[in-house]
Amino acid sequence: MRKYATEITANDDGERVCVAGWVHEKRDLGGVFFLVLRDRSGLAQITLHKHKGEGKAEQEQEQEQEQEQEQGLFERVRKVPRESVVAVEGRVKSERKAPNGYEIIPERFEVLSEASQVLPLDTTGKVGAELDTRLDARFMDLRTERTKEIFLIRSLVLKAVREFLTAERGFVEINTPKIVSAATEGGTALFPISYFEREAFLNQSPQLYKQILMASGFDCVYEIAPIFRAEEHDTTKHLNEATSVDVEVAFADHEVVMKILEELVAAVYSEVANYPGLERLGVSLNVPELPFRRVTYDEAVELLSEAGEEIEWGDDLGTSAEHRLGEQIGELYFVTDWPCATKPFYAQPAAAAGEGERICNAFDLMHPRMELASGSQRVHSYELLKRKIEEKGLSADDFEFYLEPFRYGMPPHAGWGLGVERLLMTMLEVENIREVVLFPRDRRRLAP
RNA sequence: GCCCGGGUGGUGUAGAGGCCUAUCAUUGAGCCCUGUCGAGGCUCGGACUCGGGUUCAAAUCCCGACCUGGGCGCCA
Repeated sequence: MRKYATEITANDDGERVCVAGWVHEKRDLGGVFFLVLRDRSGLAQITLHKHKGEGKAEQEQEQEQEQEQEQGLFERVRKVPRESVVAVEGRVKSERKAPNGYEIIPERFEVLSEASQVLPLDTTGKVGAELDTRLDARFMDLRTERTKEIFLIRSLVLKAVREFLTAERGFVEINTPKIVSAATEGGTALFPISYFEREAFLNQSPQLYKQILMASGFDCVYEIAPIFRAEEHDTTKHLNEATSVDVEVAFADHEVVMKILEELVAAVYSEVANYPGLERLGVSLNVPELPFRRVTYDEAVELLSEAGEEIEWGDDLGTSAEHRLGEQIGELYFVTDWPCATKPFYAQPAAAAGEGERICNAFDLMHPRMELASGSQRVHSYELLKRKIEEKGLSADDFEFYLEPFRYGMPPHAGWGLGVERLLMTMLEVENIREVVLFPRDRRRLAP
């Protein structure tokens, strides 16, 4: 029965165990040889002793044979290339000098898959490698402790999101199409694809579909799925394929969904903060306090002006403005009450404004380093929505499939989209977004 | 898309006209060593992205291509 390295302890002294994994390191001291085996859980030391074969004449035949076998084992273990996959069966020996307080004295040693040499990168962390080299050999990069932990935490984050939304809040998890017809929210560039005799596109966000589902009576829906952007941006915080947590809630306004968002983020933070592997990344995580600070767009413009960064009212906040604000605020915060012009057609204009449609009920969730999420209360009036689509220079005809549900009973609703990679990278203090995606897709990279 | 950097053994680097049949570490092959945990010691192998040009002489300077790091724009 195979056991994981960390399942075995010094208390298992004398037990017969089987472990399997990769040859992490070898240390040859001549008479004694250590093989460090790595599996999903951690490391286990396999120890072999070389017997000085000065076969005494009196020694029994059997004993000599046994020794010969052991010598063969010693040589086979000594010769196995690093990062080969091996299975080891042997006896546990309690040993204070060994890393986990125990070592395994092998009786059977099987090479399941021999690794070629020289390795494309070092898995022990002695010699670093550039991100590009690591991504080219991602399979091996994932064997390093740091990279492995990042993706275990990514899995933990997704689990925490699902638990929060499904178990605690009763959300319905949905799946919407990633292959779509031309009509989208506009703005970003799309990837065209060939769809039989027609042209189609990869979806930039589930926005329109999750809104359509507001007409279903499901009330609260969410989707965790890839989004595609054909922008030729080439930065440490952009990808052409990213993962978004998208939420939409019926009978709710922007205030309601902002509360859900901040509570979700805090829940994810506390889940990750309790994860033991976090220490191995050298990150200490502070769970943010609720509620997050709210800064109106007007206040943000003023704060920026005080900091010497002049922003024209109505402009979006650029990268340097984002950084400047982040420095001043220093924690997670919302920017609210955005000018309508900076937001998509589906953002609900603020009702009480009395100045036409100047401000909308939209918000961005900001980390001091970058934007994490954006959302709004949505327009649910068919007439207004149609008008706003046209005002953005888009054709209402292209949006027929989207507009129809608004004519047959559409509740007021609100929602947001949260970038999973950005949440992760800011939480884990990772510099490059590519580090938190197994196989990132960017301007240049299409493989692996 | 714009603006700056950079491409040297498998990996990470030093070298900035001649000192370079190119430094160091790690890895690989081999040898010595009975308690390592970044083991240690010795021997050996392995590289200047490609194509043009300047020069007596180019890893080093110039041009182009390709690849790549960062900042900004756009965006989540």
